[in-house]
Amino acid sequence: MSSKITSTDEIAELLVYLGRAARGVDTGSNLTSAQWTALRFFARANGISRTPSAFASFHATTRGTASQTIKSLLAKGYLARCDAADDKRSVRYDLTDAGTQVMCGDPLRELSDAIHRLDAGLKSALRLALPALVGQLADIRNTVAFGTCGDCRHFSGGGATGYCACVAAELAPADLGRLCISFAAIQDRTLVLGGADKRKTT
Amino acid sequence: MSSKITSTDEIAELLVYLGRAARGVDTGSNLTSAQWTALRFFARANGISRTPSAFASFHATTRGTASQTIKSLLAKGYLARCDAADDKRSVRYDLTDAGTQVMCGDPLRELSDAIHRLDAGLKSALRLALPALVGQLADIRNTVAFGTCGDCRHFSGGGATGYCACVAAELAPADLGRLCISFAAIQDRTLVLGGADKRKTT
DNA sequence: ACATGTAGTTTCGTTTCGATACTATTCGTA
DNA sequence: TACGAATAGTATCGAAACGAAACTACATGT
Repeated sequence: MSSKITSTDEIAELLVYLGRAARGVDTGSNLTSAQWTALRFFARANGISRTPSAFASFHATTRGTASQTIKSLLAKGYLARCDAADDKRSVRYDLTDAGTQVMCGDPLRELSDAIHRLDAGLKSALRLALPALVGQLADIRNTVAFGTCGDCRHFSGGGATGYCACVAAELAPADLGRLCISFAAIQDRTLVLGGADKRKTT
Repeated sequence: MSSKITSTDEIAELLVYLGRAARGVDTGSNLTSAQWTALRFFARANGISRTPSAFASFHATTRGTASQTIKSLLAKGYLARCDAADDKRSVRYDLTDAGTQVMCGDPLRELSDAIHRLDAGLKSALRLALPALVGQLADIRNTVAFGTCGDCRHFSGGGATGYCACVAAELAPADLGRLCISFAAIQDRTLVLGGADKRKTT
């Protein structure tokens, strides 16, 4: 066999490395890595996605584990149960005020700062490449992907608001950046930068 | 406070999501996620970096935990102890033939495949942006970064081989893609599309 | 030469996690 | 309509991962 290390493999490794390094250091809030991920998810997911099952799918774990993590956040008073669906099996969890408060200390802030310091071209390239990658991975695995409404195939409209073909409703500006469980990736994106239009054909 | 979700935050979340999703499913090899990360590290790190301490630093964990993970891989016969340094405290671990063999079933292959399917422009953008991001993050935290010799500030030379100012030696072509604990990131990279990757020369 | 620092390992208690089983509700279909 | 299958949520249990601390051996530096 060949032990050749390709450029593709290097990228994959860097992604794993960054994902792990991004956990950062919790300064005082006393939340574990899994709890931060859950709190972040419920802070950023839209209404129909703030359920234990959706979080389990997002976090690539089982519903049982997801339920446990949520329970611990309930006990800390950062999440609140909020039954408000037609499906009586389903439960929705929302952030409490305390939960919103504690999100200010999100250790992921360090990674955000690092991204912020990047050259603008690199940053917008990431903004295109990562959602596309999520879509490709979901495609290979035949699973659902996660992404924000603004990146979704169901979305149309260019201004501050837009239309979601999935929920069949106009989206508020705030929802454009929210995670949705019904997300469908746009597969054929190419890198197009600002003015200079260097488009890859093929 | 503001709960505004910026584009930067979205990128950070996608990185965490991909890092977690990349673990994939282990098909038969019976290695845990931590064990795969360790085996991958020792497969891809250069000679001076294949130590427990270097792996602990890479994996953002303690030396104790790293030692445990390595021990489990020793027991499975995938790593071999290989004392061959001037520093008698230091220990080097190399992959055995069985270890090299089992790497063929690396669950990270799925993510590599997904990257491979990306538009070429997006892919080369990732190839530039991710090392730069690793450098920025290490800079913010005042810690050492990890990267491959080909991306390193100590590296010079353009052809198939090159010179490493850190080890003060010529590098074999195979080493260009290897992880090094003495890695120093190039901070001021910008995105240049078109031909081959362009390197900023200070 | 002696204090200080580093590399590696072990032990211990806590936390995380996946597998499994269980209840309640919804869906599909005959 | 009735009933089996699927789905949402939860609880329990054992295995693994993890961090903290303590310890040995070696290196460094003043």
